[in-house]
Amino acid sequence: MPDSEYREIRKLDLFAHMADDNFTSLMRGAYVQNFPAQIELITEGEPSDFLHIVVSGSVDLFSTWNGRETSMATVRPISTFILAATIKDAPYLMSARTLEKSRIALIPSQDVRAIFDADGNFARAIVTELAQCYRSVIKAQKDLKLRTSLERLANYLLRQQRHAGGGAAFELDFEKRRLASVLGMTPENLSRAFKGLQPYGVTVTGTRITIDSQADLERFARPNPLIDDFST
Amino acid sequence: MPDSEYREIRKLDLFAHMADDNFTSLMRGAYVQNFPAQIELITEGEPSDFLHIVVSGSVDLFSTWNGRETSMATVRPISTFILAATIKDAPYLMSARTLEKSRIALIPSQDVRAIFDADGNFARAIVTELAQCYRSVIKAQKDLKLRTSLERLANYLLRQQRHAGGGAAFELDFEKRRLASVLGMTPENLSRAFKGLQPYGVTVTGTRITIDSQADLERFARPNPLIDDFST
DNA sequence: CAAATCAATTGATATATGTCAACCGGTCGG
DNA sequence: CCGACCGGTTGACATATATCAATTGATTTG
Repeated sequence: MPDSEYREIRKLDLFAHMADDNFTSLMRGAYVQNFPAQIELITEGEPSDFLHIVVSGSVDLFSTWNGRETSMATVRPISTFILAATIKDAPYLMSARTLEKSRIALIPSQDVRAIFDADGNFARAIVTELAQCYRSVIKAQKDLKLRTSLERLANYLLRQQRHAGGGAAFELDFEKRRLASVLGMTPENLSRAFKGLQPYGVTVTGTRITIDSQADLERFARPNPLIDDFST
Repeated sequence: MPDSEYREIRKLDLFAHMADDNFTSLMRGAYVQNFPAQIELITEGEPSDFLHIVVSGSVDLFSTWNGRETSMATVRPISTFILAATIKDAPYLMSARTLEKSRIALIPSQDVRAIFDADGNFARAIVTELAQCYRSVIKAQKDLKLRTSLERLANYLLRQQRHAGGGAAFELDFEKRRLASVLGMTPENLSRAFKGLQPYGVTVTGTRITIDSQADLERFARPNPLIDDFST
């Protein structure tokens, strides 16, 4: 592993405060690999042999049932995924595929579990990370159960806008078909939903979104920190 | 706190393997209280001062937004809730109310966080519990996004049946209006969904469900361990 | 360059789900 | 006992969302 990546991973919340030699021994068993786009990294149901870290690129977490498929989340650098499966030594609940050319670090799950027992700071970081993940899913579930698709889209746009710096115009960071799946609707419906937000001052040009009337959109979307804030 | 309850809480996975004196000091700051039915124990958005443990009775976790409300989960003895908020020292994402007369133990959140740092076994138990909670929500989300309401009901019945021992007849363990909310539908629709399952051999008499044709229902429901098994 | 893709969009239509109002059949309290 | 209440059910209807088919526009590829 290149030294720059080693240090970058070390800076992750999950690893930042653990003892040097514990981190070193974690990384000894780890390896980093480049993957092209659209490669299935893991498949739901398989045993969780490795904790994955997205070093560069992006990864789609998705699930299937009965011939249907849905996007659950997108993982961007630098963060981990399938931490819960690793901790519990249980099968993956989601599959993962690269969305673009990506660099992924893999740490053997058993090493993670072993170091967890040996390093209190690491343990604390894992708990914090897991609690964060849990709360994110709860928020997603509230979003799904309490809002219509139009409201979900409106709030998504507001979140994305904030994430992009808060300006009136910004770019969608993935293709619309995936956005539709993440928001729990069909691509056709997403198209119509964008039109449905025009009266609230939203204009769409390709992947570029402009919010002409922030107040109108917010009045419609009614964003709520207990659903829409990533930080809390 | 009565000695019998003290020992019962001690047996919880979360506390079973921690050092005696750590458990004792956790319990020193804790108190147990009886609540009547329909009492709101916590409200979403409030700071998470206490880890809650349901000793007896049952508790509904629910969320609201823009005048709408949805049931997220039901907590039954003996387990904890709002562990993630306690760990992160973040506001509750869900509200909680007693469904019936209930006995609840409250442990100051700061004590939980302090003992976490001091007791490795406790830390490990918390991580396992959190990972379990996380995976449960992921399963719930897959259920919501990948299945129609009829399919959700069918699979819920199969889960409930198994939970009740596996016999052809069993009881619903809460009122239908709440079941509807948990399954993400209206009470009216739940009524119709029960009728929609009649062709697959499901008969309903009040809260009593009979599955006349296990194979038919399973063929329709297509239960999947990665969504419907609580254990994995 | 032309053919072939493929994502996105649009219109027509079907299905699923929610809403509203009425009704039924218990239970509870006066 | 009776009336009020409440959860559940039913029917009629409205809305939301999905599906199917066709078109567009951009991009890729031979």
